[in-house]
Amino acid sequence: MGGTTAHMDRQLLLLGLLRNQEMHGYQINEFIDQQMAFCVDLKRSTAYYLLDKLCREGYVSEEVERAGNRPERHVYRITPAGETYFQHLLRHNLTAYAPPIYAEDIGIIFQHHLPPAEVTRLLRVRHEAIITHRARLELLQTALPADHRAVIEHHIVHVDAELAWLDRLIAADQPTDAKHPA
Amino acid sequence: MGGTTAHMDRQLLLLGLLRNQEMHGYQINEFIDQQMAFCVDLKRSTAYYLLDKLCREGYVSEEVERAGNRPERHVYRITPAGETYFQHLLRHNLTAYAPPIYAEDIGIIFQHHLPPAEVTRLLRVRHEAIITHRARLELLQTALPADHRAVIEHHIVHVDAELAWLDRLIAADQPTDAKHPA
DNA sequence: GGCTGATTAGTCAAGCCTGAGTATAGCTGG
DNA sequence: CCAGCTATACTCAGGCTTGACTAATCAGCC
Repeated sequence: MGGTTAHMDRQLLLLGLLRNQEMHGYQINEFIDQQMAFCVDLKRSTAYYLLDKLCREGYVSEEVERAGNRPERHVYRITPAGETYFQHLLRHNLTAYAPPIYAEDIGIIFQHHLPPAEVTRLLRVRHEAIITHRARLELLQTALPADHRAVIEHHIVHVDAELAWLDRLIAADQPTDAKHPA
Repeated sequence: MGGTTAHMDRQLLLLGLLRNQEMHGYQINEFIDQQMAFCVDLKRSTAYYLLDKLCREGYVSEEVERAGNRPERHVYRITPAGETYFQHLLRHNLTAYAPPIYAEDIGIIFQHHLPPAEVTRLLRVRHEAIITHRARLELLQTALPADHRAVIEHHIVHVDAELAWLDRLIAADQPTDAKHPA
């Protein structure tokens, strides 16, 4: 079963945006940065590269536009082949499960290379950072269009799982401290 | 504040392995594939590339070894600078929180491009896949060294969060079906 | 009426990542 | 004894990604 690659999801994203309406590169990047930055990682130059590639592959058509003598605009429009490919990618995305990579794991594996007390201290800092991130997510929930509601929920569910795990980890790292509270 | 990049975590991983004992490239790759494949994504050629880079940066030293006339072995050993860098990376990793990217999000955002019934059907297939993955994780828990216990727990916590979210999503997509239960 | 800084729009060299390929050694069956 | 398979150990061309850069317009303001 072919694994879902990040590459495919990016193509899916670009085709999905173009399915709605034709757009030029900058416009796509603006939209991604403003509406989707919290759930995708796609730098501007990468988007340009991928749009060009989708073009070479026949999934989108490109038309160069120019007003005055500003830099040219490359306007992209999805083709019928692109439409088909979009549906394929979407079905694949909805079907497959690609377990994400958690950056934290490496640190946990090597935690014994630092004194336990320091590890606990560092993890508490991370705990703070996660709490802050959770608050940002809840703010987003009200600021973003309703279609994103489920996605934010998704992130919150995982953030809460992360916090639960981290709490247990911190507690386990330092079990004797419960003796003298305050 | 600098975001933890995947790049840094990979360096951390390689330095962490070399901190334990000197190793040659193939050996490192074997170890990663057998013990850590479930939590890191690092292809063999990438490891060779990064080891070479760590070498150019002075964090590890390389010694070419040869037995008979087999292909040469590049044996890597961590340097004092590498030791320091390792500690820095480890502290950074333990402190920072880098919210992962969830591939599923894109599909959810575009789900309305397919008929709701099909979306539900596809998500149920994914549900199955996640259950299967969860079982694999539980098997790993007994098969892997104890240091990995916390990491597997980490994954299981997130898989369960994913399942909970997906259940709710499927239920919401198809709210009227509860009327005639089998 | 011209200078500053923000916005629009995209390019590019340089670095990162990987599938496919190379090359030797050992083992196994016929 | 040797053809074919697996294991050992990398190498590399080519594709992917991105930070830094270019270059024009516009809005404000002294």
